[in-house]
Amino acid sequence: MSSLPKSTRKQKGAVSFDPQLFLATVGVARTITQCPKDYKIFSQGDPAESVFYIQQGRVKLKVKSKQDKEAVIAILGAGDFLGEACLIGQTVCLATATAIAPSCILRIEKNEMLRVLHEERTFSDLFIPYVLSRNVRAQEDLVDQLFNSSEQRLARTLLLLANYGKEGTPETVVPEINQETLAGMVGTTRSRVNFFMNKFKKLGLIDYKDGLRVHRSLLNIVLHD
Amino acid sequence: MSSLPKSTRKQKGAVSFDPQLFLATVGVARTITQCPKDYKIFSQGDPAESVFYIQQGRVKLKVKSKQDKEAVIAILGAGDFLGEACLIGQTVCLATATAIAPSCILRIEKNEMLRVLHEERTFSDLFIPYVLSRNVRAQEDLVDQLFNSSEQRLARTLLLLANYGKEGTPETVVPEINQETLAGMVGTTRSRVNFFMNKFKKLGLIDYKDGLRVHRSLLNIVLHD
DNA sequence: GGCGGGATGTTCAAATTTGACAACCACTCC
DNA sequence: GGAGTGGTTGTCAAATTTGAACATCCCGCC
Repeated sequence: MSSLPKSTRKQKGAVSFDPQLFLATVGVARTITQCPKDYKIFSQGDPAESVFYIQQGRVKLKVKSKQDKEAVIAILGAGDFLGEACLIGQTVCLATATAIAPSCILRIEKNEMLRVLHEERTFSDLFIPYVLSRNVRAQEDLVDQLFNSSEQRLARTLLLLANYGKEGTPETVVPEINQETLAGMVGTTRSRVNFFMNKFKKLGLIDYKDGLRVHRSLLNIVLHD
Repeated sequence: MSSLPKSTRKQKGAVSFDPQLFLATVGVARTITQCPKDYKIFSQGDPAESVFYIQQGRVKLKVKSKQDKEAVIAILGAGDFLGEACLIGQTVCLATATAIAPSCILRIEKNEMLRVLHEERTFSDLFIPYVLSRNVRAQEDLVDQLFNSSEQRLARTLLLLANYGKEGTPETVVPEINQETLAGMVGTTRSRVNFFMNKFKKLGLIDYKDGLRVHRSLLNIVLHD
């Protein structure tokens, strides 16, 4: 029930608009930033004054705890918003947003965003479903965390990273990523990730023929009752 | 950073409208249900065709896993919506909603809700911040789960159940609840809950003078670095 | 070649979960 | 009253997972 294989974090189809056309159709004042991999969009603790929109690329949302533990709470892509919480009075950023691929990010001032949401129905009609879909994603993530083992979550994460089951031919290549980061995404320790990666390799569920590749049989781990 | 003491699940102040007045001000067709404790509003797996609004009372959102593990993913109260996911094409309910106190629940048909969101700006202007605040809550819950120990989460849950720090005199009475349910809310096992409850009792952080009462010193557990 | 420095493999004690079972209570039925 | 029943709480051992080391490998660079 939880974490179905197709209900990826990207929620294919849940939001039905073309992200690329989205902002172009309405009069929204925005600043465009073309940024490289590893560019930091905002940091946890920064004053929160703008909403960001990913027109192109991929962004990692990371949270650091008081004890300096780190967790990656989301990987967002084209069509996603960042930092919407400032719209409801959140004054500091709760996470750090870093581009993990060359990206094109639009920045929209909080007040401009509020104005457009209020005035442009075409905009709010698209924004509401978007935010609702983020909600569903978040709930799925929580349920995933509560119910599934770290082994299952790792398998799911690898499949998601490989865009497995996206439209077109299913990808199998996982973008370069280290075990430390994987552990942060899965919500477990690096040594556990290491253990399972070796296990998956032995079982032939993943291999390293030029880069990390996952096999569809990894789904069996995710789905394991 | 995560799970600050004041940032309760109720997000005091994040949504700035009077829930009671909210729906009365706009022309929304709705069905009103006055229901007792333990009334089931919808069940996981049911077709999702309506949005619900809690005008009065308290509702528990519970998810059951394939292995029949259960988790309480939210306790919602007056002013909260339920089942909004149907608005973005979710066709089945992902959770079970049960009143845990006598409640007054409004039901709004999916299409009516979509119509009103589209046509009534006063409505969507209030709904957007609401959904955003739910998002923040969900993110906090995930981070709480990732970073905090089950002991801290139990302490936090007890304080939340007691409405600790709500406007007016801080309550200290926890509504009747068994350890099993607590375990589901905290995301741990009943035996762990049992262990910590006994520990808290020994430490004088809680007591059982007519019903379960929490002391403000429980906060020290939550805040413990 | 040799020297960092990051990433990966490995280990182990401590903490946590899992899955029992026994004790206890409240309530009912005989 | 007393036996039976169902639900809750106290307790425990085994299995799993975490946290925190340490050893090793790999690769670019001087």
